[in-house]
Amino acid sequence: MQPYDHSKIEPKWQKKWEKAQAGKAKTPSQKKNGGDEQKKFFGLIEFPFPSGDGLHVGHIRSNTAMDIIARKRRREGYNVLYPIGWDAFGLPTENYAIKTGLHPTVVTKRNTDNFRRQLKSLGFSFDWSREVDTSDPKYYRWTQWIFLQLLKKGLAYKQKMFINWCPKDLIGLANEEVIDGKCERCGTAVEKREKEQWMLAITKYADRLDRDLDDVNFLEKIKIQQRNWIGKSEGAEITFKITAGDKKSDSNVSTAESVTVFTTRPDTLFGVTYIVLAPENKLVASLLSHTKNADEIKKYIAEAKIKSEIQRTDAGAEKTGVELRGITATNPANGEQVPVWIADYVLADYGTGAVMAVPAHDSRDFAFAKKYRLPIRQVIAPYFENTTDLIPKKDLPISKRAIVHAIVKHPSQDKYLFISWKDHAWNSLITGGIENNETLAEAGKREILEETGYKNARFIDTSGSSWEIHSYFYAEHKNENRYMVARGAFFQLENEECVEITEDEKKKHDIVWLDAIKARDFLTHINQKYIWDIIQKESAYEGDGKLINSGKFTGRSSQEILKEITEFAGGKWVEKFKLRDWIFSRQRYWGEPIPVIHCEKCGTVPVPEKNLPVKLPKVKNYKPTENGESPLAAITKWVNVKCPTCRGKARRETDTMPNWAGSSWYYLRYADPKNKKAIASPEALKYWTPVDWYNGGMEHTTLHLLYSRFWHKFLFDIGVVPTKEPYVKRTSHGLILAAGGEKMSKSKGNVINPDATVTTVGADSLRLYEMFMGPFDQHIAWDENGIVGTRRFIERVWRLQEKLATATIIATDTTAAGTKDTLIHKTIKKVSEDIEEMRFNTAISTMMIAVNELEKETAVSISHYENLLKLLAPFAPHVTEEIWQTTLKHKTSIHDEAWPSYDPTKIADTISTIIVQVNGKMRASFETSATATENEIQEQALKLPETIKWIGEKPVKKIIVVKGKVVNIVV
RNA sequence: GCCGGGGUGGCGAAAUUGGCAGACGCACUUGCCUUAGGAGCAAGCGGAGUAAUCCUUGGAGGUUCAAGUCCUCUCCCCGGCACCA
Repeated sequence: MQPYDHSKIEPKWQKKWEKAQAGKAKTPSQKKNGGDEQKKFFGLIEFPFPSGDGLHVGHIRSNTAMDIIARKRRREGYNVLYPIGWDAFGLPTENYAIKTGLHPTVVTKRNTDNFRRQLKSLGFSFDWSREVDTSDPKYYRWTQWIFLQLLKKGLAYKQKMFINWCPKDLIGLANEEVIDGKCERCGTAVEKREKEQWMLAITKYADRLDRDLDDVNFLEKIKIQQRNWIGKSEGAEITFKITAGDKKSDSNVSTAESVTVFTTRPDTLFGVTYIVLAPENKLVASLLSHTKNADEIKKYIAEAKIKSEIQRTDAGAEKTGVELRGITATNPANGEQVPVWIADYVLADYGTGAVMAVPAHDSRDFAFAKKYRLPIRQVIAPYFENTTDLIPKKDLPISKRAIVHAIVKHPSQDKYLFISWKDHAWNSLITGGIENNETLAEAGKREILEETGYKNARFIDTSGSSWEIHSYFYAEHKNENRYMVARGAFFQLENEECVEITEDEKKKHDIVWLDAIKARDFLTHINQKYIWDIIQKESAYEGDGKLINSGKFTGRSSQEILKEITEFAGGKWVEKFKLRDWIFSRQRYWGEPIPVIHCEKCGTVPVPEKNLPVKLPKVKNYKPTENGESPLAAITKWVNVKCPTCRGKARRETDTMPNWAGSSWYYLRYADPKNKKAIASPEALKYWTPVDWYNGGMEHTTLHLLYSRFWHKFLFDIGVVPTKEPYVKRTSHGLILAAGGEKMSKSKGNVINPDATVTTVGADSLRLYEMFMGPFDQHIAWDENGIVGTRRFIERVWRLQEKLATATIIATDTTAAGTKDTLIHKTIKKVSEDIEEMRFNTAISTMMIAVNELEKETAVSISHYENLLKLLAPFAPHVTEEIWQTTLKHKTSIHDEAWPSYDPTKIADTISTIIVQVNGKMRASFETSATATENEIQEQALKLPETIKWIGEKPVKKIIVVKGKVVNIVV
């Protein structure tokens, strides 16, 4: 037998597979004449950006994962589409072109060639006949076409607005591309610049993008992150009429103006003490003439404009604002006149750009009101504050084992003690804490608590001295599903029962009985957060409760009257989203030209579809300009065109699309990549879409993944695609970090070059290692040493061939098969299941165990070995193929073999190992028939010498027998 | 602050969902084989202890015959969002 030599095996099979077009998906029509269409599987990975750095080991991780799934699906009889392409437009290529003077097309060609070579060296089963390239005019023709459709439907529009401007990259950024006020790519602080920009109205799809997440099989964390980003919230729009002081008569006159606010808490309407507008709110200009301090207001607005995005949005920064003196707003609920302010803590582009301020119940309003000494009026009372109607009755059987928690306040300092204890809690509390007039003595001395019968006492703060019981406590009934919370003082207890409280006492005591397990949350959240807050009276109460000081709504519950109070105030119930429209233009060269023409007479005219693509012209200088114009603007020959409508003088749009454009629909092109008449034929789209399984990075959740869902929905609406969602299932992989746990980056010099690894240990070992190194969805640091483990594993699989010694195979086959059948069938089951759950690491360890077991045999059954190879083939396609065809002399590829199935009867153990525990500790084990009854197991367990030893003289109280698993003897 | 995900040997990690904690792999130790070993084989490998035995899944408490797993509190790490009314 030859030693395992990956450098011969891998290129050999790669060539053969390429010749045979092994990964090529069958076109659906080929199968149609036979009757039913073959079931299909469309597996997708995020197509790479062909950077000059070459393939990253992270690409290999996600590509291998989907390669394994694709290979398994093929062998399960699916017609599989596992395509690859290039997300070729983008800044890095352009920057490289600027530096070197090479045309981006040349750079892209070179980089994609390198990527292609690298991907092929890893044996991925891509369908290479369907490569797409977003920078290819034949491709971006359709990107531009989609843009024109968006334009036609009014979803693409131009708007003058403040955009995020990166002064280093000289480019406008979408909100999604700004991280912590900095440019996503270069980390430079982003500035605001007013510019006319192309926008895409993704907000028109906000509701559907949110709602339809219900129908897709995305990882929950992906859904949550998208939902957070879309930021749907329901609330009320309420209009306040504006009244201005008459400058001549000093009396108030109503104006035609009014301000509409958005609030999720209309229940606090009676607590409004002022109104705040965003400085950018258009209403401010028209109100200015009514104000007495117009200059001051203008100054404030000017200052707010200058402030950077970071300063503006820093929640920790002190809030500032200016009152619009001379005008007031009328609260529609109670007719009250409240002052109107402008302040930059109110965002112009969320809700209505105006809020009603309720300082008692909103922490931001609270901070602002404190600073400017605006009134604070409480209108919500926590439920238990005024519930004297709920008091314990005499017959309530409070168990003496009730668990009691209490908050204890220091008499003079702002310090609190939290105690909890059980057993005689009520009695102890009264006698120990009150009747003896013990003030729980010195804080920090838990001995005292224990002496007086308090157990499990615990201090939150152990400094200070002389604590006393303040008031709040909570009791959990031991036997019944009842809980009690009390505030104010302690009520009297005799013989561990509640005694009715007198009317006088009622006023001192706020007690509520809760009949649900939620009482526990009540303690943890209300007791700790609320009580802490309220006792100190230093912040707003943002929870629910009963309304007070609220006219006819007083006494009602805050959650139940939201809509009622909205209606009462003449408001309407609406939905709002945090999502903003997508800033779609970039002032750079290397992107799709936006296909519109600006005519002096006709305005903005779309380029006729027959004239697509609008090709990128050749330029000498790709450099972006300081004035924020695209380098394309300098090419007068290209820019100056005739208007397609009136043939008059016109100019081309010189902005280009962001690189998210081409990637928003590339998966559709895979269905029919060469189509010249449409993005893809309806038949191809009907057969292949939606994508069945899409794996990618979490970092694309709010960018690429959301954008492409938006475009897909739009294409669905105009009848181009047959489904409303592009992806059935979305999973994500964890990043591969450098050895120290840092991100791999060229500047740090810690990038792993996969070429070197493929050369030294081979693609199969690298693939296996990347799948074995840890859970697929978790980030993991690269460990050079780890690869030797998977390399050794492959070598062990290789050496197992020796145990198939030709003459003995037949003779030993049946006997060998008998002993290892269970092992192999269990392995088949586990590996099959693990692949589906992307638990590749445990799938591999299962195969390792199988190999370890087979190595112990003197002769290995061929069928067992073949099954093992079949399971391993998707992970290590080269070595398994080599053994399969060369050693085992099969004429066809192992990758065309049916996926092995397991026999459930062979998995069932005939013998089970029973663990014997004494008092919950493992003391012995024995083997018995899997069908043994509980009595038999118990009998056998009690006979064991170890068991006898550990039971000793002690009487056996109880024996628990779990069939096939455990016996626990309680003594 | 809010929303996610984590915390288990020297390291990467397993744990059939409440039933032998540490599978599998790396590193390490000892031995065999070898001219040699960054090869292979055999044995060992959480901590303490000569041992019997005891301790051990970030920490504290609880439920249970039995807890890494369930409940409560708490600390730390990573990711996302963040003045969104």
